[in-house]
Amino acid sequence: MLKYDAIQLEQAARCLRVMAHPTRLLILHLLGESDHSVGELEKLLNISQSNLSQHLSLLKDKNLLASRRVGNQRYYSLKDKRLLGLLALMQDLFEKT
Amino acid sequence: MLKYDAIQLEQAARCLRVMAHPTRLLILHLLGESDHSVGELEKLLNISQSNLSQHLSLLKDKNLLASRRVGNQRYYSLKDKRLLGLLALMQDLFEKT
DNA sequence: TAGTTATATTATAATATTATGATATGTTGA
DNA sequence: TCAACATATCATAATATTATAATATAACTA
Repeated sequence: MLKYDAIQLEQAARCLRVMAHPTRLLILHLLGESDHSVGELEKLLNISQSNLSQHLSLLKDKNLLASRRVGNQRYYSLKDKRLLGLLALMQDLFEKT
Repeated sequence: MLKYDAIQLEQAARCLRVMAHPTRLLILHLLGESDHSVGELEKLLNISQSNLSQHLSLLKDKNLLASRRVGNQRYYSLKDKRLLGLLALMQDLFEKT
């Protein structure tokens, strides 16, 4: 009856929910510029290591981030650069909301 | 120190959080096709009137929707059609997440 | 191997979001 | 004015999200 698929809507909603946090948005923006290790992000964001790690794993779970180990550290990056288009459009749309 | 503005990030996050619900995403998609009254949406979505009204007012609060009264009914519409671009990009990005 | 650094996980209290049911408001038409 | 309809608001219980503190894991270095 309806041409929209409930499963897809829920999937999209879950992804959005994960993006819908100021810290996580900032993480995405920062990783849009260049990859960063957890420690680097910790300094840039000024939040606790534990909290950062949780934010990162939420983003990773939704496949928005990739990560690679480099020695002692773990570097995160955007999984799909098209996300930058989404972020830009959002900034545009939501700036004076 | 950081080139991103915390206020703007929070604003964007709040808007996203409001979009980040399957019912509200569907409302946005439906209103992207044509304006609808609350009653029409209620039938399309098959949720309670009260719940629908709350979803609508969340979207309206974030300025994503406009509404007009027509006699007995209230019609809702997308405030800014550029939102459709956002929805399309999201579908694209999040489909197999 | 022991100590140190980097990151992840777990438990939890505080807070926010959701859907429901009940009630209120506003509009139309008799 | 009254009844019926359309929509909004309110209170609330259930659930989800958040940040913190404590602990665990994993990789390097001496």
